[in-house]
Amino acid sequence: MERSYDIAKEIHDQLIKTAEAIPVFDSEFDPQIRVADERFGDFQANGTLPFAKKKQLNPRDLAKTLIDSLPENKEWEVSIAGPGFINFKLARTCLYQWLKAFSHREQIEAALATKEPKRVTLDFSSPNTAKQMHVGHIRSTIIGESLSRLLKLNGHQVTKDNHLGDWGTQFGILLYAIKREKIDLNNLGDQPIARLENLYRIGNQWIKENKQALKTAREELVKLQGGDEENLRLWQKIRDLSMESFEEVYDLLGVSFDHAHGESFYRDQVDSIYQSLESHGICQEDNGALVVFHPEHKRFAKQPFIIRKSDGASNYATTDLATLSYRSKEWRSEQIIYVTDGRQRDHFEQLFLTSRKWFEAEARKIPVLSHVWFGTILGEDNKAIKTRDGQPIKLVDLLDEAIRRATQMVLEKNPELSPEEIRRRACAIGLGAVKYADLSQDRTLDYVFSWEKLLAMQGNTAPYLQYAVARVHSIFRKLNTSPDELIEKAGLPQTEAERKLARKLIFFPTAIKQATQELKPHFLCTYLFELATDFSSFYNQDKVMVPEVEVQGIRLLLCQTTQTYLEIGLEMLGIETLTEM
RNA sequence: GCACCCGUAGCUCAAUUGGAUAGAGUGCCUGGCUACGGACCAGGAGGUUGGGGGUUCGACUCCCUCCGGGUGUGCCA
Repeated sequence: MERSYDIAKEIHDQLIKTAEAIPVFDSEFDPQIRVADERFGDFQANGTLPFAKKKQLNPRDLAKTLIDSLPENKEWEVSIAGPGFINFKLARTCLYQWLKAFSHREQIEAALATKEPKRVTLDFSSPNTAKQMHVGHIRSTIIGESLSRLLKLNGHQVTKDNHLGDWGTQFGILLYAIKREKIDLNNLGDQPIARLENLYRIGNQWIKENKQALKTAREELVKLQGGDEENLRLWQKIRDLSMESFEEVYDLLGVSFDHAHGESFYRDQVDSIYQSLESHGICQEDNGALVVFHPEHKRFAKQPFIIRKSDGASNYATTDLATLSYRSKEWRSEQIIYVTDGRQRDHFEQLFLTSRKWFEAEARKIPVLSHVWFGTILGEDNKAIKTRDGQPIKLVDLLDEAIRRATQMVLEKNPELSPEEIRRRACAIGLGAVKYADLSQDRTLDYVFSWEKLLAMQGNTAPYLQYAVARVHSIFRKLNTSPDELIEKAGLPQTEAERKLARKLIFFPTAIKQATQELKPHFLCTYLFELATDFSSFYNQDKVMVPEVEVQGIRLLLCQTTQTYLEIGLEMLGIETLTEM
């Protein structure tokens, strides 16, 4: 029989099939296969308990009936425990076959690729132009990139779109300040974005103090939105400068996009949005603004979704509607995922409600809409992060500091390396640490920014995982020959540590599935850390280079498979691996 | 006011969505390279899951209530 990649699913299917032939079971029965506590087995089926409850049956008897009907099987031992759990303990031969069948990348990729690929648009990072990226942007950028990799690994077609904030009210103020100060955008010095940020701050101060200044700034915005050539040219230059500064960060982080349309891309479509929504009676005038209410909703019956401000200008609700429509129409997106701060949850809930009504009215099929929100990075005062002078920590500064600290550690171990090699390793380690620190906790939780937390290199961290990978490479280097031939002669796993590691490896598909379904990379992090831990324990206990070919073979197979999974897993987190550290 | 999120070991976090005796890291204590690399490994101490009540075979998870922290709530994104 061919070894199935997802053993949990294999057990699930087997139980369903068996239950179908037993009269007391019906279609409501869900086996609920879960990874079992190590004390009880490898997988467990919890499903008989809730089913027995619903049918007023004895759960232990029900479980017994079910396992008595299971066909003869050499793959796993089955037993009943406690109130009616069914435990499955995999035979060593089963683990062995699985390892042999799924130790290489191509095998894994083929096994994970879905038969129903979807076109998914991933909207993430999305910084505002004319501003520097600060630590707050790290979450959307890193989570988004990780999700795109996970979705692709599962066989989906992903389009990554950096939805820049490049068309807001801020440009009126900025253009006003640029003109008043007679600034030459081609001559802003080596920190052009910092200059622009400063200009904006000054401009903002002026308009608060002076009514005439406020009026002029508004006029600049109207001129820009009206297509004024001079203002458009300045705006474009600001956008270009901003993109350059973003690219610097994205290069460091290994993040890329297919598009960076930004809000400005949709500026000519806002009128048709108003018309369409008005013609379908979805929106209404209220206090001079065009708004959408949702009477069926407890909160949004009263809290409006403003799609046109009372001064006639569009806002991000308008461009988000246009963007959604565009992605559905032009890219034929079947799902759109937005990765943003949790404070925007109301906005997206309203956007989704409005879009569903709109698409229904136009008889268009609406994509699946997912708001992947994350918690805020806080300062010591438990408020959204700010440094002492009121400016958030710049993202490049965080990344530079991470690289600096990693450089010290690399130098300590290998002072003789070339500067390029030190830099390469320090980037992988330092940036990996930062990414992992963020990705490894549930994204919905806020956390207090701390250098100590983000730059930790011991324990449950990226360097620990990278170290495990480097150790496997080290073993293979010592081997001095391709392991494949030796692996051919592998015997069954024998020792405690071998079995424990093999057992952990078979849970990889479960971890990937969970992280992808929930759009939560931390599930994968937890798994990878456990895998690396079991591997570390294994190579400390069981020497790989031993004369017995069967023993050496299985240990090499375990090393090879562990390496493959750690490398794929880290790649899904956007973290680089090294062959030596 | 209304709505939402959060509260788990000294600290930072998990807990397979209602499953078995709540697990890791860090810090603290003890031990381990003449070994394939010590960013490591083995072990120990550390808990009334904010408090109280309820639902049930079973609750960190669901419901009610109270306490504490945070966010959103009409013209920023």
